[in-house]
Amino acid sequence: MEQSLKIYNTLTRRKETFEPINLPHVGLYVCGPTVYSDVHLGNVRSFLSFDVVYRYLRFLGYKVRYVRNITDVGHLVDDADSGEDKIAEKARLEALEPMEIVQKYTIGFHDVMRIFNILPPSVEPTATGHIIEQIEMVKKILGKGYAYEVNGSVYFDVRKFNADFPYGKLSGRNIDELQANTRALDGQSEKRDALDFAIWKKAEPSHIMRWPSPWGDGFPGWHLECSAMSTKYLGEEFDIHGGGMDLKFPHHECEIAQNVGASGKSGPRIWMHGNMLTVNGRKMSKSEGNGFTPEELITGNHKLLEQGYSPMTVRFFMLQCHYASTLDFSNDALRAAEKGYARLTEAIENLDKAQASDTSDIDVDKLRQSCRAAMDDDFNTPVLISVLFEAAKTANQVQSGRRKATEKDITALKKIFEDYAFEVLGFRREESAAEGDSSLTPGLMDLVLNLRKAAKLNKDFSTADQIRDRLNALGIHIKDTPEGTEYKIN
RNA sequence: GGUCACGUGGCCGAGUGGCUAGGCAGAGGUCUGCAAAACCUCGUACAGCGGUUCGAAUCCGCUCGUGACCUCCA
Repeated sequence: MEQSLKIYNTLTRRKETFEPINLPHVGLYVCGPTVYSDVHLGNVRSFLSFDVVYRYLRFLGYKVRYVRNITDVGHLVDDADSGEDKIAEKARLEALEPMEIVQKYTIGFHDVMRIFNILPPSVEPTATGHIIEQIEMVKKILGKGYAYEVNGSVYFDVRKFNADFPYGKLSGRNIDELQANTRALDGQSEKRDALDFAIWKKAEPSHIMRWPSPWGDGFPGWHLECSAMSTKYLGEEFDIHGGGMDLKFPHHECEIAQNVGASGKSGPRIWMHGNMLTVNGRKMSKSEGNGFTPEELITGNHKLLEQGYSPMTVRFFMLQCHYASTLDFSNDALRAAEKGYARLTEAIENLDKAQASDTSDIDVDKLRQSCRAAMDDDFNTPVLISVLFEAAKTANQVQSGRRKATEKDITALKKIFEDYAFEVLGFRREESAAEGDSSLTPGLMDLVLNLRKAAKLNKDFSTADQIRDRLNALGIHIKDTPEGTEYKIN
């Protein structure tokens, strides 16, 4: 398989030609959600970005094992000494078992993924399901001397590690700068050094989520699960690790340290970081409280939203921006995306009505190559979309008879949309209200449109226009074409 | 304060040394009873100031502005 896929590697800060370690297999790990609250749109963007990565790798013919974890042990709320984690806290607030919280939000997360047509990963491991693997990893790191135990907790020894391997490579930091900028922790830390981080944490008696370990009852540290689970399912060395930009430091940096500390191997060759979704220029985040849930976006039921937008409109909107750039959320941009997406899908539908000719004056191969080139260039979805618009224009020209295409070319053009719009970009034909709503609809529409046709033949245009306007008000748009009147129900 | 990004036409957003992405909005036109849709034509934009170069939105420097990370976060 000869490929020319280039991926921007955050670790080397360069675009690199993608060469899988074990052709035709590709290992892809992406940091998943922490399931203690509803996912918001910013989270969706990240998973969407890697959904397209996954889809394209598969499209290229790779056998991809895509691992995306569920973090169901909450990260600590305050600092390492508080002993309270978010899932435990939420459980207390809602008077539920921690696993009830986890269950509830995991289901919610999966629903959201489905709504946006984000494919499920090949493996979706949970942190609580891999306590043993995490304990084993802690043991290994201890065995190598890169961690120490204090009072039932185990901390990663960053300075010791840094003496042997560079710490901070991914995020471009060096530990002296970090040291200088570490704020003073409240209370006395057990850590020997402020830079150290917990890989196993002792559970206070009140802590609900706890497991026995060689160091007493406790729970795994913040960053350990990804190291343990990526190693388990993808090996000590694998191809790609993805996640949001905000995880680069400290989370991913710690992951690398843990991997190297345990096995001597650093894990992924390529790090990919998706950028943030912003609202009025500010990062959408849980703590800022400026997030939208997918429901709010779809229904438009939010004070910052002027209307609702369909999931595929949102998908299109997000993919019109490169994954590594910040994307600012605005009503104007969403509305523009809605129209653009409608134009694209209509062109695709219109292609079914195109008449084939004996000759062709369209260049389908070139379009296809442009699609490929766009995606090969670090998954450049905005450029791919621009090519799809060219293809849409071509389709419309053929459909309207302005340009000619053979049956073969029409089929090839359809295939481009099939492959790139649906398979790679993951758009999904949205079920129109026409189907399923009522089996009476076609008959009724036939009746109404025939009445209008009769009115038109009688030059009774006011009646004809009234019918059109009234239908419009009901959300039914009609369009007179040489072949007759078409209708579309929103 | 440290580290790192970014600043593109009315809006969103690609590009990153010469070959003027794309979408939305806007103007004119073709078609149509009128619309709608589609198609055709139209915008010479790259924060500011210097520098390098035959040539810079693209490289370098400075200034201004915005943001992210440094603490849980996709």
